[in-house]
Amino acid sequence: MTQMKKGEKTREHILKTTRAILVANGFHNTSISDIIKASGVKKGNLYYHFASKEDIGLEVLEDAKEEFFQFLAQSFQGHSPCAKVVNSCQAIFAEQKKNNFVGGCLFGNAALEMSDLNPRFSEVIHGVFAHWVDEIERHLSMAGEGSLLLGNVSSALMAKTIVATIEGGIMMSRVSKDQADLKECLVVIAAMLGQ
Amino acid sequence: MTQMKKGEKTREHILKTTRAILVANGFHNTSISDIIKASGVKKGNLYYHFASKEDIGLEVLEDAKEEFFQFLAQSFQGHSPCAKVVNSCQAIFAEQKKNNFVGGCLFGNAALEMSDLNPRFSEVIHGVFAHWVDEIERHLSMAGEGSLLLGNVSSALMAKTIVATIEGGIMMSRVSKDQADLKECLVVIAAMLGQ
DNA sequence: CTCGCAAAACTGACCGTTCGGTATAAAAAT
DNA sequence: ATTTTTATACCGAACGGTCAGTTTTGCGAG
Repeated sequence: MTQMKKGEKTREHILKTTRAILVANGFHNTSISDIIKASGVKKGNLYYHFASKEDIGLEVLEDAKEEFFQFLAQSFQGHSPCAKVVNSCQAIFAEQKKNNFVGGCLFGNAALEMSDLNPRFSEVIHGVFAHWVDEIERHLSMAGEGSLLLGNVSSALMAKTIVATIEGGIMMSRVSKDQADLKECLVVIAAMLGQ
Repeated sequence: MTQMKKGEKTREHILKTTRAILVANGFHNTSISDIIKASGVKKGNLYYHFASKEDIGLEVLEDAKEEFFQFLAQSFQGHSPCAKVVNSCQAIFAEQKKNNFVGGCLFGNAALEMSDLNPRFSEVIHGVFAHWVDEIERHLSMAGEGSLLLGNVSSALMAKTIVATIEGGIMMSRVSKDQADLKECLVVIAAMLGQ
């Protein structure tokens, strides 16, 4: 049971605890009882703060989305557009490493498990990927068409592929328990961008 | 309730029906009751053929694995190693299209949802991805190091990245309900292979 | 400062339902 | 005669969720 920090609101504490469980175990494999045990918050109180299990899941996703967008915004650092994109990808790798590659990507997991349950879920998840792709594309387009290694591939196509590759790489890292899988994907992404 | 074909063994009928449900809804979101309703097989009979829900899930995965390996083996067709790999990827796309992009990749879903449950699950899933990567690498290596567009990327790295990109592309197609997402990833893969 | 009091926060027993799985006996099919 | 299938009733545990009631908190009035 994770201790609640002084001054931390119960609601936030529930969301934070639940997020960790969801990343590790997924939505359907997480029970209210699991959340209660892990957070130390009693059932009645939990349902005082949230309407339902789905509600908790949704708010966890929305919180994570906000956080990810902030993380993303400051992850594009480098001397050239392509370098910025590569550095952003590597920042994501570093984040995964910090979490010991446990549980993979919350959004990727949610995409497979929750997106069909409730349209509000899929809305949030779709929003995450769309924004992520847009951000990458925005940077790539600054590089100019000619400077990309794969001449006939537009920055839009490239951006989408980069996101797909990272998500797939995280998934493979998880199942193989080998962080090299993701790292290697990043090498290829960097190579594609001429870095 | 899907009708059982004449001559089809009950056991196979259960596995086939369950696979479709698992692809669409995932393991934890599928109940024995769902399987019974969808297959028309009575509960007692189901437990006559299978020991447990996990058992069914495992056998579904193993069946799907065998089938995928066969599919994969005959999907590498073309006049050059790289063309073979690209055609294989496009065969997978065609398969997804045939299923209207519903549910994504069973192995990808299982990787996130089931691989932590039971080591036998993760064994099967890991085996699928490992073999898939190996097959691609085997073909790419025939192309010779120099012929790959990204000079400093080994065929092993490339193979892993291709699989990751396809899995990520399937996932993004699912959440965005836009098959173009996967198709576009294939365009980039083809470009990487100089096709 | 402190009393009163309403709102907010919290508690834990309890609800009906569904879960995966079992039991058993009879009927069909091979 | 043996395997396979049906039928139905049942089990305890776990599920998501509710509720009446208690405790804590914030705050304006005296």
